[in-house]
Amino acid sequence: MFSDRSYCGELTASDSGRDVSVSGWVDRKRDLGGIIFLEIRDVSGVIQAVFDSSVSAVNAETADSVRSEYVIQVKGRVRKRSDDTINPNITTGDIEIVADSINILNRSMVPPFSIDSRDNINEEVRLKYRFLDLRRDDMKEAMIMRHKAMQVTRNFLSARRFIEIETPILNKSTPEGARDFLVPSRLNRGEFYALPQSPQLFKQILMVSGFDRYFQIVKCFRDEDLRNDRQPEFTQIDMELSFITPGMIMETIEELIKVIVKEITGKEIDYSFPVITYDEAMSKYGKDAPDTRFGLEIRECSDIFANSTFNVFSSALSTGGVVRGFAVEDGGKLSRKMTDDYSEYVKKFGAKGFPMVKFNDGKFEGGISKFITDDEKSMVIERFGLKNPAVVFFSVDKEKIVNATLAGMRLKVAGDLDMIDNDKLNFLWATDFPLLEYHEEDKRYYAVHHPFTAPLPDQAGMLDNLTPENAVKMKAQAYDIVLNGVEIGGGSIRIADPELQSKIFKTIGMSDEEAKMKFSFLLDALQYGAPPHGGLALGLDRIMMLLLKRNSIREVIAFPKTQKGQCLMSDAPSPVVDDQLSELSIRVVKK
RNA sequence: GGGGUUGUAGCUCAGUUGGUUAGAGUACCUGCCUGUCACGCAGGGUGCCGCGAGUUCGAGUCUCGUCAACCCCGCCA
Repeated sequence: MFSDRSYCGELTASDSGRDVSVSGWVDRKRDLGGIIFLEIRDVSGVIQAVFDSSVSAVNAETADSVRSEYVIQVKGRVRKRSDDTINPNITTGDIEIVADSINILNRSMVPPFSIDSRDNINEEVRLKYRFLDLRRDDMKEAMIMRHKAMQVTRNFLSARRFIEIETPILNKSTPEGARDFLVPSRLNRGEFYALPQSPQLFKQILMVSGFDRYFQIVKCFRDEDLRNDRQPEFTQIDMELSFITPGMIMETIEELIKVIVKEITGKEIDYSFPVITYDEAMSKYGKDAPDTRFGLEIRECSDIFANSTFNVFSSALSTGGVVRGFAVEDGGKLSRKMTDDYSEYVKKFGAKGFPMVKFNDGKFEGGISKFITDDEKSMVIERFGLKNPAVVFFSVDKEKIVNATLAGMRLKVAGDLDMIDNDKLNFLWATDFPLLEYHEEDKRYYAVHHPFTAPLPDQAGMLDNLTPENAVKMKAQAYDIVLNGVEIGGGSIRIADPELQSKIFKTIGMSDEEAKMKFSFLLDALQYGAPPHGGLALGLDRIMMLLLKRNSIREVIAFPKTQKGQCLMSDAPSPVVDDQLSELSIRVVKK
């Protein structure tokens, strides 16, 4: 019955004269009385079928009875349309099917929203009726493009001797990094699996096993709060390689990325990705994943205002804070209201305010200009290279807050002034991340990336006389890949030396016993001939979101969760019956 | 845990200073229509104004609480 099915969107003028059969959904009905047009939609597109009541009253009557989203099968002959009836808006607009028969395969309730992508539908409704939402062109495109990205990735990596190997979803919980999703074990009561935050340990084991190039397109799980680019389950293109340098990995990834970009957008990336160190990224952009599509680079100003009498500056500087800022040649577009709003807006970054001065004709005016001495003014002019009318924004606080504020405000101001070119794809590598981070609260070090990351080769010795002060100087062989200010992947060279590995564990306050309990299998493996190795993982969802210019990761995921982690379609998560709980020896404590 | 935005017809949204019967477009239903293509024309039904309190003679509108979706901080590579 369906073996001779043609795809609606794939019929062309060259099929005219052919008898075809199409099956799909009623996209639109135009009933003119004696003649009825149905647009039939399937995954490939739409095509118009014509029913003439003077040819077949029965068929016309059936066509008249169908409604939106009914599933029908239409057989008929493809015909070129006459010139005056061609519809240039659809790809099959130069042809139509002259129907011989119509068969209603299934009815549909009136859909809660139009399948037409022109309408902006409330996301809540879309998520509840995701099966209908996925019929819309935008979602269909996202799913097909996502498939293509995965396909070229598999082809690319397979051609380079990577082997795709699956790793366990039911895993051992390791409470480092993100919060784990736990899965109770029925066979081992009171014990739990964890869903993998990433296949990190297993892919390293695979290197020891001799699969010198591994990859996997794999779901990862992190029980943390959601954002527009963060879902509790997400997909990584995960890779690990043996006998490798960071440069070799970066080269391979760059090539892969270019293939994906070409496949999805048709664009050639004709530059090699700039490499920027972590320190440079932080000082110029205030974050490790900078958006370089616009300027507004940050400049250090603490030295300029070292002797400032302006209380806001002097008190912050005397208590270990910093003064930094950026200048924007705004062409007078920044209104008083906007800058006023900014000083409120920065509070979400923990800043107390957002001091500014206007620069015009070589002079400062407005804002805090009266607190700035002439000497300071000339230094500011030089530091920011001021020539044209501009506004200089400052942030004054502890370094962390200053960075967050300026990073956030760069983006805000650039957005408000329409300075961001949406067609740009600015990739870059961030390297030389700090290996460790000292937390004052609990007086211990934490691994910035993860504890298996190797330090720079010549820095391993620093572990022996580490202090909270010099710890920041110790860099990791870690690298992040960034697109338009969004981290889309990251990786590192791993520690292959069991001695160095246990030294790192000790440094982050993990005893031998504790390390053994958590990672014994990795530590064991390292002692049986571990090759030097390293790898990287790319966030597929984020890459798709950016390349398809969607404003949320949910737009490229078939069945995403809401910000509270719920699936509005299936209603997960949900309570379970007591029998299930008792089988697992679990009791729910009511809060 | 915290800050913000939004919530009115199936959908998208308007609703003035608190004022009597809550509106538009679209969808839906009925009829007419033989070249439409977001077909057209005529007619019709459509509301827990998110939910709960409060203020008031009177609340879609004001106040408080609450729920949900989204954005952000914290959290998270």
